[in-house]
Order: sequence, then structure tokens, then C-alpha cells
Amino acid sequence: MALEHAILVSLLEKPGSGYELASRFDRSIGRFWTATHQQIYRVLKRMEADGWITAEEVAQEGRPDKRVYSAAAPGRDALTAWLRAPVEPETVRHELAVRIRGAAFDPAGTAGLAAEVERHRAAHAALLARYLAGERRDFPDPDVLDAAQALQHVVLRGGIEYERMTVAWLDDVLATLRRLG
Amino acid sequence: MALEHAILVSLLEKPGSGYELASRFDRSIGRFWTATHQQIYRVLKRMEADGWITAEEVAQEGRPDKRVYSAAAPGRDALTAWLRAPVEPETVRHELAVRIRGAAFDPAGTAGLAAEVERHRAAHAALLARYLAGERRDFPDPDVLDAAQALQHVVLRGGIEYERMTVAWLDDVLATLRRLG
DNA sequence: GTATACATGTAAACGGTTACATGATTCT
DNA sequence: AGAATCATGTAACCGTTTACATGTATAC
Repeated sequence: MALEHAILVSLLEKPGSGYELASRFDRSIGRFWTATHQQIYRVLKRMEADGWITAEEVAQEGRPDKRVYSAAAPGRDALTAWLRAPVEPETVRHELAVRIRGAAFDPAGTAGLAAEVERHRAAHAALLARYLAGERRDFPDPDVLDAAQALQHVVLRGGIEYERMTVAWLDDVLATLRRLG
Repeated sequence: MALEHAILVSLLEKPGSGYELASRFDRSIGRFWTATHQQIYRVLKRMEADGWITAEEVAQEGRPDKRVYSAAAPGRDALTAWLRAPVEPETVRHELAVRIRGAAFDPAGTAGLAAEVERHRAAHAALLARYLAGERRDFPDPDVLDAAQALQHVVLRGGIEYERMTVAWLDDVLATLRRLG
């Protein structure tokens, strides 16, 4: 379980409301950890009750008020304790792979699967393009970064390489399906 | 939710007991879908109650008896229906990425993280070696495969490329940490 | 004697997903 | 008038994880 910790990292990088966190999880943090606003609000409450974060009510004009959260000392301590505890390499869940192996048992053949694979390929190619655009925008000069930025950049490079590899693999899958069909 | 479907694919490839399925999920299927024996036994019961699979009691000598399951017609139908329903590209959960970005806020610096990253790198390199050995063993002649084998092979190639990419990225992470440290 | 492989389960706790709910403001 | 953005929640359900539980046979 790491949603707490992902939120702590995000709040340490920049304080924000539940709503703002939800939109960050839809963009930058969401690259490697997804969360919906329902989850986020629930966890924020618990973290505030535990003293990991503090909230400040901010009145706004023309918009609803919001609660801006910041990481507190106990939260920072919890994060560093978690950072030092070793974790096992992730367990992968790759539904498309299940479908590809399952396609061998579909009496209708592999045509439907090919269309589905094309869809995934397009989605991953679009994400790759977005990551590359984000890299050009946020890291135009990769040699002059502070520690936090250098670490953000290397994580982004991981996302880029993952998408690149996935697009290439899906091309391999499509070529294999074509050979079979 | 795809554990049912992963089990169906596995049983279609070859009938087996809950125990045998659990060990397959530790090896081949587990590359892209993990499951523990507790989950598997529970889902097998439900699938049998739903008529998706049938069980046959097999008495053994020198070993406990076992229940060998096979996919039934309704299960095959459920699988093909699922194969045709489009799914969204996966949501990624990458705990190590959270830790890497979090390391910027660890007052003790990035030394502990580097050791952790080394551990992950070794695990992924070992997995890559296992996949490559499996490929040489199971697909020595990739040009003469039937459909099911060709699909198994392309999924395995996905695993190989994923591990290759991950090892290279972790090297990038280590180089970045060294530059900071 | 100890560890490993074979074989199958129950139960509690936890986390994530989905559906439902409310209400203001701004833009087209 | 309708859609999108900002802003925050509740409740039910479902799946996964972890801990507990039992017993035989083989290999070292």
C-alpha cells in the first residue's frame, strides 16, 4: 500500500487540495500510481487524523472554498521510514497478455483481437508523445537540475522507455497475428 | 477482473488441479497475472458452481488425492465473450517510482535507495535470464509453431522486452543517483 | 530430524472500484 | 440551455492480501 506515500511525495513537492491532488494523479503522479478522487479524500482524512498532514482552509472568490494540505513532520518521518523498508519487485497485471494467449481458443479467430491491439497501440503511442512533449517542456536543459528535478526526470524517462517498448511489442503482436490470420 | 479468465486460458491449455494452477501462476501465467492459492481455490469453486469448469476426482498413490479441473462449454463461451469486450489500457502501479521521487525528501540522502535499486536490478536481470532460457527451451524453432504456441511466444517476447527495458532503466536510475550522491 | 513438495481449505482485514450525491461558476 | 471545471463527500461491493489451519510423502 503506497497511496499515502504517493500523496506525501506529491504534497512535499507542492501543497494542494484534494481536488488538486486528484488532477495531479490524473497527470504526473498517475504515470506510476493511479487514484480516484474518492480514494484520495478518504486517505487525506485518515492522514490528517494521524497527524501526517495539516489542512488550511482557503476561501476563494467565484469558486468553492478548499482545504489545502501540507505534509507535517510525522508524515515526513513516515515517508522516510517507508523509503528505507525494502519492497519486493512488483507483481505485474497485464490483462492484454491474458487475452492474447486466450485468442488461441476463440473460434472466431484473431481478427477481433487485432483491432483491440491496434487500439492499445494507439493509446500507448499517444501517451509516449505526451511524455516526450512533457520532457521537452519541463526538462529543456537536463544538465542543470536539482536533486528533486533529476529524480523526477529519471522517473519520466522510465515512463518514456516503457511506452516505447510497449508500442514496439504491440507491433510485434500485430505482425504475429497477421501471420496467423 | 480477469482471474477467472486467466484460469480458463490455463485450463484450456491444459487441465489441472488447484495446486497445479497455483504453481503455473508462480511460473508461466504469473508473468502477467499473479494469484495465490487461496484466491485460486475460491475462484475455482465459484467457476465450478457456475458450470464454467468441471472437476474430476483423481486418486493418487503416495500423494493426496486431487481434483482436476477442465474448462466446460459455458466457460469457453464466457472466455470468448470476454475476449471480444474492449478493455482500457492498464493502470500502472509502480511503487519504485514513488520511492525514487520520494528520495528527494529523505534527509539521509539517496544511498539507501541505491542499494534498493541494485536489488531490483538483480531481480529483473535474473528474471530476464530465466525468460531467455525458457525461450530457448520452449521455442527452439520459432518458425514452426501452431497458433497457440505462436501467441505464447509473442507474450513471452513481451516479458523479455519488459525486463530488458527495466534493467536498462534501473541502470539509468543508478547512474543518476551516483551523479547526485 | 528437517525441509520441501503435494494438496486443500477458512476467515479477517484491507484497499480499490463504482455508483450516487450536492452545489457553484464559467464558457459556448 | 447545456457542458465543463472546481470542490467535496458517502456507501456498497468486490477482489486481494495475509494469517491461520491440516495432513501425507519424499529427499537429504
